[in-house]
Amino acid sequence: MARKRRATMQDIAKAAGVSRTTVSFVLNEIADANIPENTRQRVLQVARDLDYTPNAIALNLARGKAMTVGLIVRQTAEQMSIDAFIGQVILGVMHVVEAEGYHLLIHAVDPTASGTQTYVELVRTRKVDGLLISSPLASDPEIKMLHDEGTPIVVHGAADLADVPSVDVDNVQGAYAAVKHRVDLGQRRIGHITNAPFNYTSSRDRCNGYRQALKDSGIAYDTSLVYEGAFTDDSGAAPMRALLDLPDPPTAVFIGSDMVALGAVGAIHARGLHIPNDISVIGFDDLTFSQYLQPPLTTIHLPPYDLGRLGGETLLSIISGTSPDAQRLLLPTEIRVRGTTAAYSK
Amino acid sequence: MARKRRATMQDIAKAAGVSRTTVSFVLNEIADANIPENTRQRVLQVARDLDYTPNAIALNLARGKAMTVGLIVRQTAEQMSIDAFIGQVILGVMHVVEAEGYHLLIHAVDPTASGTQTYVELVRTRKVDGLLISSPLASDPEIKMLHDEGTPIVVHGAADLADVPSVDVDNVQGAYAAVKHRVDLGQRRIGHITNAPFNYTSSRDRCNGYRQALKDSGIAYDTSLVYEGAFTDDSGAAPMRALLDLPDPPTAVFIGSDMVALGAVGAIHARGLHIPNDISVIGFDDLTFSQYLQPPLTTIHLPPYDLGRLGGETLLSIISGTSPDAQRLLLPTEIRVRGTTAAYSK
DNA sequence: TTCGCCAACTAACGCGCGTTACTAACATTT
DNA sequence: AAATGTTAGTAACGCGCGTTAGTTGGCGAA
Repeated sequence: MARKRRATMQDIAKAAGVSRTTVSFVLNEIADANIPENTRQRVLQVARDLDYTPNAIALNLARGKAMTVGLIVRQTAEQMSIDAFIGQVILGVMHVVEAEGYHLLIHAVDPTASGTQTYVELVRTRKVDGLLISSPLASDPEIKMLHDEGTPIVVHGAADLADVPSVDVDNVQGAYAAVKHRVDLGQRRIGHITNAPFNYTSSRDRCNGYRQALKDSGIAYDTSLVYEGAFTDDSGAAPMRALLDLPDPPTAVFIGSDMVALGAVGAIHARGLHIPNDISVIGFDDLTFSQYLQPPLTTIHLPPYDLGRLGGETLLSIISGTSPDAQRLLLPTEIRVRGTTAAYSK
Repeated sequence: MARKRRATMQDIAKAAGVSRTTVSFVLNEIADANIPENTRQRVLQVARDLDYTPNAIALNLARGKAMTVGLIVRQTAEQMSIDAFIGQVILGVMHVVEAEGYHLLIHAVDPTASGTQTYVELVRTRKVDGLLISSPLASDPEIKMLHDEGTPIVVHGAADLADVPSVDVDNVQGAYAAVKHRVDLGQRRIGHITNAPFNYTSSRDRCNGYRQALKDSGIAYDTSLVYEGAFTDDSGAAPMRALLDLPDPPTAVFIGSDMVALGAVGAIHARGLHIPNDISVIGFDDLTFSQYLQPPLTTIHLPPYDLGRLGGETLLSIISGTSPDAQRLLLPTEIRVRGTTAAYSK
C-alpha cells in the first residue's frame, strides 16, 4: 500500500545495461542517434517491464515549459454557480488544450480583492505557460503588464486593452439585436438591467449595444431606465421593481443575462403583471432553462463552448510562437424569439 | 516584448556576493543556518531588486511534490453545461486547495471512452499529487487500482469501492424524503425518471431511495414506472411521455434531476395536463431556476460547494498523511416543497 | 600500414532548487 | 598552549530528464 517508487530512466539504463543517454534516445525516438534495432528493442522491453512513465515535472524543468495553461475565472461563489455556461467554456478550453498535450489549471480570483492579482504568481513561478482570462474587468492593469512582459495571454472580452489578444462574443451586436427587435414592433420605452457591474466589459458592451439601438431608432437614452444587475437571479428583482415603480414604466426590458432575468420576471409576476401583455422581457445568454419558463424567455443565444475552444486555440498559437492572424475574435450571437416578447399591441 | 529571463537563485548569489546555498537558506528562512542579519538583508534586497520569484517546477522537482491536485469530471459537453453546480463544486475544491498552497488541475474524461482512463497518466507522470473524482461510475477499475497503489484519491460517491474515501450527498435519503413526501399525502402510484444511466452511483442511489420509500409504505416496486434519464433536459421528455401513455399513468413523478425535470415538465404541459392537479412533480438538486418555474418545482436541495470543499479537505489530509477519521462522508439533503406538489385531492 | 570514417555508444553539463556535508576562521574553555 | 566550540559560510549531491560533445572500436581506402 505504500507509495511505490516509480522507475526512472536510470533504472531502465541499469537493467538494460546501457547508459541513461541511450535510454533517452530510444524513448524519444531521436532520429540521428544510431541505435541498432536490438538495443532499441531491449530498452523498450525493459521500459515496459518496469512500467516506466516519464516524470512530467522533471521533463518540464528540462524543457523549460510547464505544458499547462491557466484559466482564470473572476467570480465569487454565487456567480460561479450562476454562470451556467462556465462549464461549457471550461470544456471547450480543455478539449483543444489537451489535444496538444497541455493541461488546464483553473484559478478563481476574488473580484473584490485588491492589490496584485494572485494569477500573476502563476506565470511568475512558471507554473503555467499562458493565461486565458475569463470575464475581465474593463481595465485590469495586471493583464496589460503581463502581456507587455511577453506572457502569452488571451482574454474573453477586453475593450480597453487594444493590443491584448481577445476572443469574445459580439455583445454589442447581440444587445443591439435584442433592443431593435422591440423597437421594430413599435415599442419606444425600453428599460435595461445589466448582467454585471459596469466595470465588467460584457456589461458595458451590452449596454452600448442597447444605447446604439436606441440611438439608431431616434430614441433618447434615459438613465432612469437603466439599472445594474450583478450576476445572480436575486440581483434582478430590485431593479425591476424600481422600473415598475416609475411614473411612466417601460413597456419592455432588456436584461443582460437570463439569470438576472429570473429575478426580474419573478418581480413582475409578484406585481400581478402579465408578460408579455403588460411588459415584454428579453434576456441574454440563452441558458438551458430559458425556453422552459412561462412564458418562454426571448433571449440572445451565444456559443460558450466555442468561446472556450477558440480562446484555447488562440492561446496555444501564441505560446507556440505562431501568432494568430486575427488578434481579436468576435463570435456572432443570435436572437431566440419566444413568448416573453409577443407582438406589441398597446 | 521578448520574454524576459527571470532571475534565479544563482543570479542573486552572484549579485550579493554569496553562494547559492546561502541564498536558499535566507529565502527559506532556515533557522539553524547562522546567517548574520546584514548578510540576510543584503540577500533579501538583491532578491527584491531582481524581482525574484522561485521557479515552481524546479521546486516541485526538488521536493518531489507537484503541489497540484486533479479534479476529474466525467462528462460530455452536454452534461457539463447542464450540471449547473459543477461550478460550485470546482469553487469549493479550489478554495480549500489553494489555501494550502496547492493548485487545481481540471481534467474531463469522455464517459464513453474505453480502455485505461486518461487520468491515470496524471498521477503516473506525477503531474498531480492526488485525485478528486467527480461523478464516478459505479464500478471503475482504475479508481480501485490507483487507490491500491497508494495514490491519494477521493471520490464523490462510490458505493462499490468500500475502502476508497468518499464524500457524497446522501442521495438515498434525499430520494427517500422526496417519495415519502408524496406517499404521506396519499399518492401510491409514483413514477421515477433517473438523473443518469444506472451505472452512475448517484443514479442508483437515488433509485434505491425511491424503492425504499415505496417498500416502507407497502407499495410494490413496479419497473414499468421507472425510466432512465441522462443528464440533459431533453432526456426527460420521452420517458415522461411514456409514463403518461401508460393505461394507468402515475399521479406523481420523482425525477432524479431538476435539469431532466425540465424536459419532463415540458412534456406534461405539451399534453395539456396541469401540474399539480393532474400530476405532481418532484426534482432533485434544487438548481437556481427551479423556484422560478411555473409552478415552482418541488425538489431536493443539496450543498454543491460543501461537496467540493469537503472533498478537497479530505484529499489534502490524505496527501499530508494525516488520514481522516471519517473515510466516508455523507452530506444531508433537504426537501424544498413548492408548487409542483400541491396537496393530493383525487 | 596508416589514416580517416562511421556505427554505437557514453560522459558531462544544464534546468532551478533543497539539503547535507564539510571547511576555514575565530572565540572560548581547560 | 592545546582542545573545543561557534560562526559564517560553501562545495557537492540529488531530483529526473534533455542534449551536446565527445569517445571507442572496427573497417575500408590510400
